[in-house]
Amino acid sequence: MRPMDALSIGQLSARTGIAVSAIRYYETQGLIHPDRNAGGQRQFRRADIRRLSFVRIAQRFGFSIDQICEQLSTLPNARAPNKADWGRIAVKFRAELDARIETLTELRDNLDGCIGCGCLSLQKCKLYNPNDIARHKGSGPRYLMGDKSEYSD
Amino acid sequence: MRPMDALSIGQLSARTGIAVSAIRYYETQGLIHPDRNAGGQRQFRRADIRRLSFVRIAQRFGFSIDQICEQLSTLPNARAPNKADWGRIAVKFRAELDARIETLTELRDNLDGCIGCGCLSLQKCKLYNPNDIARHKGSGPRYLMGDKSEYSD
DNA sequence: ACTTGACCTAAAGTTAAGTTTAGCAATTAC
DNA sequence: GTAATTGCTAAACTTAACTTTAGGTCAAGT
Repeated sequence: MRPMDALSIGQLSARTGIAVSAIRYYETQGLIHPDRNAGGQRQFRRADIRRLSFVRIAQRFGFSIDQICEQLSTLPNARAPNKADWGRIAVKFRAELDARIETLTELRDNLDGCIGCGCLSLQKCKLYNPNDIARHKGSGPRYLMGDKSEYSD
Repeated sequence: MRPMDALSIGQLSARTGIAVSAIRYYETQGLIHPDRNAGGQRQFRRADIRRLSFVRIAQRFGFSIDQICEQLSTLPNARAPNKADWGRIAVKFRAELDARIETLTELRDNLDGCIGCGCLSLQKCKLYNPNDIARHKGSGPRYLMGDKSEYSD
């Protein structure tokens, strides 16, 4: 009695390679909103394959579920998202990525002059600045200071 | 009765900006190995300031405590690490970083041709390959596949 | 009709990296 | 010398992103 074009959770799992338990979890987090059939089982739509693929890719890039959820919430609910819808998301996505890459590169370059030289005197080093490379919250102020002396410690 | 040049945990915390509880935790993880005084209180050495600074910087770069521990284990225990010791670590460190930046950049470039075009057909897309951007374990095989059709989902 | 396999929910467990709490002991300050 | 501070340990709690378990229900094949 499954409408054509609908997928069970097992089928979706097989198509995406994402565990059934993870898919259920994603629903609790609001990443997907499957319908239910008469018996209460989840009915996914083909568009959900794309949605889940996006989730996994975004995770690889280091985004949290909350952040991904925010992005996905800009997709239309009524109709299946089209090329333009996904394109809009990709723009924001790319900007975030660019920023991350830049931060990382900057840090790496500083590294050469800081740890690289063996000084690690973080007071005068640019590395001391905790510019949040996706740090999780709940951890108070994480500032860094080195020692005053040049190499006595 | 504290030997000159020794630091209490509170002093180390003040110098590094790292919470006392975190410093104790780091000891349980083997990142630092303080001595104890007659009363059983921890006695740190000035070199530990540098050690902890390194830990925090490495964390900003996305390394786990275990990975950092591995790096630090190459430092000498007997004498205080010198410039050459830290320099050796910095070399490995930089290599890791370069690799990370490259992966990220590659992914970003693929993004333009994949999500950017709206297709997200991960089967033919290079983005599907989970080249581990520092994924944590304990999560089974995380592979990605998209749909067969071009844009029906 | 009946059995097997896929699904369901709720709750508990897992890992990383710490923080918080509780109940004491050692130091430091006055 | 005594009070206030700082430190100690052990154990429980926290968040993210899931997985595992327990105990039932639904659907599909024969």
